[in-house]
Amino acid sequence: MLRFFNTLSRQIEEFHPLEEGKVRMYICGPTVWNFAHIGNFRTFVFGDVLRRYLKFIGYEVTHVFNLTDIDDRIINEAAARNISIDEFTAPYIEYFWEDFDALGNERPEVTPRATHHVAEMIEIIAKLLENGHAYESEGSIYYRITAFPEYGKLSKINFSGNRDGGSERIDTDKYDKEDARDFALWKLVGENEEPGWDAEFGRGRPGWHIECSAMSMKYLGETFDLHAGGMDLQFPHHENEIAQSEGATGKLFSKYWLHSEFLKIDDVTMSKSKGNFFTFRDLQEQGYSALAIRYLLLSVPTRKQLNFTFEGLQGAESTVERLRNFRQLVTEARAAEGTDLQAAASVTKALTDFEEAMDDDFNTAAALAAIHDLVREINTIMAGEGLLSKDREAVLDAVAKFNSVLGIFGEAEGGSLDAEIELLVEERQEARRQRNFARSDEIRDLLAEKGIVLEDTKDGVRWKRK
RNA sequence: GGCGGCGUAGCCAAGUGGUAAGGCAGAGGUCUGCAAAACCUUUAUUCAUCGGUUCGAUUCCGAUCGCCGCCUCCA
Repeated sequence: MLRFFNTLSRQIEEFHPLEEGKVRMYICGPTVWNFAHIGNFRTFVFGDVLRRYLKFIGYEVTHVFNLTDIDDRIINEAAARNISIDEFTAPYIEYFWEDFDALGNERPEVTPRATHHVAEMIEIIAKLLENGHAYESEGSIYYRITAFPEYGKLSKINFSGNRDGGSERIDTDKYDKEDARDFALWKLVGENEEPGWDAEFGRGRPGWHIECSAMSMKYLGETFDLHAGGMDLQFPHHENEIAQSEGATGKLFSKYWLHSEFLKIDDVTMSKSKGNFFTFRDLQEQGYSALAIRYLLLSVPTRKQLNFTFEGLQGAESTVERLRNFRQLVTEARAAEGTDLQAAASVTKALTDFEEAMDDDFNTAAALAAIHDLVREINTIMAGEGLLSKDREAVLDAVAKFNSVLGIFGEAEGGSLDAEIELLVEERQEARRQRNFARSDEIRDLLAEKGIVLEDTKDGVRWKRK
């Protein structure tokens, strides 16, 4: 069990055992003002699945998810409109959570706002100044990378090989920094400049990375278990978080790191700067379901770039429909008493394979294959001998377990039949008995217009909403 | 320039030193008044190319070609 935690840690050499029974995890979300695109959400969906899986295998999970609101554009725009940062960001945050929820994610336990944790950031910066990991220059505070020899251990960046002048950020002429790699912890702002925060080392605004150190350690402790985010955050964001946090505490920061790979569209990475991105709502407007989108995002393990295609999304739509049909068929199956060796073995194998796949570096592709195997085998049994009652319960229980982790079956059908629809279905059946096919086809078309699909099976008529 | 990833059927892809999971699409079938829906079956002598190691490589090593990413705001 939990083999995947070994490989989660492969970016950091040592293996750190988890504390018995508890996982504390932190995920860096987007800046609230940015509209997260569908590739962004892959990270969050995987975070959700990781969290659900850990709960599934018995861990108690505390998940902190940061939607950052410290960004010069936000700060300045709110100031320009003369409203508070909270007022300015509220609609963006609401918009984000709507998408987050619609994709079937469970809300994290803690969703802090960076602007409410400036005091904690100041505290860390003060510690870093005190122990020599930070220094003041022209009123701003910088991290002293030479004081943290392990800098680069996460991303394995070899700074000696960096292209000369390749980065604005490490332009030594621009600021009076001791080392080109040093980064800002606290940026000086003038007395009259709004907004700003007062600290013993001067009025300013926090640097780009300190908020995650402050909030993760506040809610999860100085050492916690898992830190995740998009691949692009590995360097410099997460590298700097390690430097700040471990520099301040002298303790290991996060035991494990998980970085989600990006999406590709036509073999080009989806990104805002390239402009080749879709938002969740774009896809919904084109008629794709949240369930299919979730399925597609999960269908390739998080460490590998997924090539996004509409053919693939359409395929996910069909697949998800098949899964839903399966659950419905099993639910409605008229099962005789008893159990069948083969059916029982299929269920056991599916559960075992599923868990093994998830344990093995979070292999969702293999986990899905385990589910598909079960679906096929049980469908075959239902089409033949019939499913027995005890097996039926076991299958439904397994489906509920898979769904509790992956959330790809959606909500179970309510079964509350619309009276009008039921009457029409009954009328059509009567017409068919009388071989009045003109009338029966008319009713079929009428129902189709209402989004009701009829299935004539040898056991009678089933109907479902499209 | 430094560091890293990928190249498996029409598409999305898993995977292993011993001979290729799964899904979609396609084809065939069951069912049906017809149809739809649903379900079943089926689909790679082969894993970019060329060498090497091995009894045996898609899997290890080397080279070549192609693609992607990080090093700069993006998840």
